[in-house]
Amino acid sequence: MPELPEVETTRRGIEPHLLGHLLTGAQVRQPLLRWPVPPALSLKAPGRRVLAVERRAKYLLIRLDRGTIIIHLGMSGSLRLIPSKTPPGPHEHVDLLFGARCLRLRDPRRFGAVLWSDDDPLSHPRLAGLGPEPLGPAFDGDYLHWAGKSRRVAAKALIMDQRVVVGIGNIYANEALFRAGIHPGRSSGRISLERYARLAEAIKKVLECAIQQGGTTLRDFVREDGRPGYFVQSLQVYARTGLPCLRCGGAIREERIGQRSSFFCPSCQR
DNA sequence: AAATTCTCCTGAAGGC
DNA sequence: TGCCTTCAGGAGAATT
Repeated sequence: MPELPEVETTRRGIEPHLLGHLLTGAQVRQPLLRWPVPPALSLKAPGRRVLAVERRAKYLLIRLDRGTIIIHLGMSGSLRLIPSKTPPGPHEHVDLLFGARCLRLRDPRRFGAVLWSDDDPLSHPRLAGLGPEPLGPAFDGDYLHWAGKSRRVAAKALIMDQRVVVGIGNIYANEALFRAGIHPGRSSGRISLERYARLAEAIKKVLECAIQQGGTTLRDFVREDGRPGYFVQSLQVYARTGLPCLRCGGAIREERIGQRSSFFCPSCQR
């Protein structure tokens, strides 16, 4: 599932191919994604040039000389760069054409989105109100401690709340909590500043490491050239139910916490 | 007000 | 073998 590392991997993959290029067309075969693809995409994007390819949270921002295309990969989305004449396969809903080259969105479960912003994309309703970037300077143990104090939500739910900090989904939440030695179900208000500092560091580490490996491919995610991400080999708890903890050898446990599958070592994580 | 539940969708996995 | 049911998951909306 695309989380921050997968989106950043995609951004880095497509940026050099799009920067400065003219968007020659936008074809929408299936507009019913998480939200309907706005007509503005097809009406306003063609004829514009790409000024920048950025990421905010799990959103990709393709900034044009007028307007910005906003793309979210949902949980099964991926973007490929292919020749424009390539016939579309199943679930390939949207094409952004750049002459002979095409940026194609495939999203079997259609939880993704393609949006349009006329002016500042960061003010778009979907992006306004997002928390700080976990790899940015505003995110540290002090901040997390502040955000979690006097709250009773599970630590895992706290760091997956995009209003608290962005980009962390189920996989990396599990991994970061393991690395920090914090039980995913622990109440947010009952974690010391010191442990929050460890957690913030663990989050940064695990995200940076995953970006270096090109993200995590479980099922659908591929990079712009079709290669998978290799961080799956570095997962220490996610989907390792019953397998030995890499730290103490005990069995990894799986429980549902906050409506999500959670994986943890009951002796290493408190 | 905060926390939980529901919702969208499809492919995979499990049951019989 | 194959059909039917169940479930995961990002994140906004609805509900408690």
